[in-house]
Amino acid sequence: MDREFFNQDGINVAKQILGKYLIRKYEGKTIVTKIVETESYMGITDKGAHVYGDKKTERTKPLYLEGGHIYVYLIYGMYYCLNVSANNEGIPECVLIRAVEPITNLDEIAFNRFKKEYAQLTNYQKKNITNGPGKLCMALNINKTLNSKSILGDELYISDFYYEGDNKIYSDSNFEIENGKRINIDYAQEAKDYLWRFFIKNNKHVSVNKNK
DNA sequence: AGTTTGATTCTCT
DNA sequence: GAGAATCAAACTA
Repeated sequence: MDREFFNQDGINVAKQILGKYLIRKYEGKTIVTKIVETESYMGITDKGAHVYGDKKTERTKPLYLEGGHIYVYLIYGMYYCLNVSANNEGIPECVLIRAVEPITNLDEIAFNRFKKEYAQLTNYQKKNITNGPGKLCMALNINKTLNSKSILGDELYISDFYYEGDNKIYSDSNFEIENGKRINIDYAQEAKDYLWRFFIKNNKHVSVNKNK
């Protein structure tokens, strides 16, 4: 995906990165996953957003950058959440990536999550390996060192394709998008009912399978 | 300087 | 389905 793609508004970006590959490279390792669930946070008028009321603080600075910047924050003292800024500079919209599906290097993902090889995981662990915003950050070794960096770089990026050896494998868009209310923003008054969560219908790796 | 609060996950029950 | 874990940042003053 290019800069222009992320300069769209947050709802379009959230829908359009579904089915695309989220690719992480570090220490010579490469992990490919597919994005299956996202949420839009629509800037200073969105009561669910960190920047509601134009709250530009040290934490939220990356959101004010041009679309395509990484915003990583710590939640509940323990878990990281990954966002990508959307829209133009000064318009702090973003997309929270809530769940991905593992595609390659399952052993590395399994080790990051459970300190075991993939084949040794229980079915329960396999099912719950990347189906949540904190889980996928653990799985992909995502932390605050990536904060405010570009999602167009080579450490963490989103693409239409990946290489498996010499094979160039393209994402397919043969799926239906479901939407629903965003998760765990009960404090957001009327904004908690906005249908700004998007996910691939019937995908096994979506975090919450309801759409009310 | 002290208090409150989570865009969550895991472990029970 | 409920409760605990755990802390940076925001908020109160």
